[in-house]
Amino acid sequence: KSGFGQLKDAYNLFDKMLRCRPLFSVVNFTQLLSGVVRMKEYGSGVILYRKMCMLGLPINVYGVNIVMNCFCYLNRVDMGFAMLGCLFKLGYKPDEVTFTTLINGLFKGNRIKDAMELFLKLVIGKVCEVNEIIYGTVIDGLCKSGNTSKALELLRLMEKKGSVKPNIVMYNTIIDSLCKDRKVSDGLQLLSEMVVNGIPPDILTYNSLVRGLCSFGRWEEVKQLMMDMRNASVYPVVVTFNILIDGFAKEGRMKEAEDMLQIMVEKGESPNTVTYNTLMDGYCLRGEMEEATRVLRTMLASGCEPSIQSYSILLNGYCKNRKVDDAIDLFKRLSSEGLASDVVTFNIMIQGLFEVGRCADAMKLISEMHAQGESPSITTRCIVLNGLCKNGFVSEAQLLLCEMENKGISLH
RNA sequence: GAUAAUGCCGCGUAC
Repeated sequence: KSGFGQLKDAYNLFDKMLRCRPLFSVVNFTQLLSGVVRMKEYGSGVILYRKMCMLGLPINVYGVNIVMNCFCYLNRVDMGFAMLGCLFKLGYKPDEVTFTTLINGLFKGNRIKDAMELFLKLVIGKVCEVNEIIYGTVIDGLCKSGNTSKALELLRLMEKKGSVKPNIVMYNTIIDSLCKDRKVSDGLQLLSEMVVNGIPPDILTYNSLVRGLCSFGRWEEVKQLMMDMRNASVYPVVVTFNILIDGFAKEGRMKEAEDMLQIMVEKGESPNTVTYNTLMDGYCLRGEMEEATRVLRTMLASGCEPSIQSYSILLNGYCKNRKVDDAIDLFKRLSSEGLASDVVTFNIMIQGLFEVGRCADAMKLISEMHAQGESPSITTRCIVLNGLCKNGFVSEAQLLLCEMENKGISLH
């Protein structure tokens, strides 16, 4: 009904539902689909939808919208738009959810202009209701594509005219983006504005600002903000503590980071995977690998499931502290335990190998990465180019650079 | 009764 532990459970339920007579309703099948998507199994969502189509099961605009969303998260907005055809064939019209999903997909695919065009069409023509979620989606898309000032302009416009007024999500989105753009003071300014406009900040607002202040070492203001939170009866959650722990850890202040963990537990918040990852990274930065592995053991003992990021942090720690062989051991154990490395894991290992001059091994890992279906990122290319150059393979690096230029790959 | 917007951790170069 709500969530599945595993994909298998979802498919088992699907089979059971198929055998049941009378047949389950559209709503039940849509709920199943939604459950799969909630696990972030977007590819499986598409497959499930196709099965449902082939079996002639009932589908309505809810289901199609869900599948569109899957395509968007798979970075296939084009397929999302193709779903419009299916929608019409089924006799439905796209609604505001459909369009929000597509706008979101366009932004995620970095098609900012197309997203804005579609948005303007909705606003001008009476295609569908233009609600606050659509505005919120556009503001988020603008922010996350590096156009925070445009997002702010839109917010200002909404304050002045139009039926949709700025809400807390929009303020939070822009405040977060300002902080990430290193404009923390502008973020704080917007915070006072939202208060004036009668929109009290929530924990997400504070988290963004606390993170911004921490990352610039503005600890006095962090303290002040935490007191403001308390006075506003907004209480820190695990993410807040993780941000504070990370702030200390990045400055190498592990004693204070551990104290913060203690405080967090006393306040009744349980540490999660990110909490442990953050602590591990802090110790790795200080070269204290035995402390880092101690944290990993604590995490395992507490029943917290390490993520691939947990291991990447450790691998990075080993590599940066001249312990590549330990990294290789751990890396091998990962694949034998069936934990899939992602592109960052590979990047860390490739760089580690280049740095100790093991170029052939590094290149081998690149093939392995391809074999596992991971595409190299911009960072991968930089690491390889840099690695080749530093090891005297300048002409090879040039060759690679040419290839990239021919393929139209930019390093920015 | 089912679908859409906001917060935390890992990798590079240069500065």
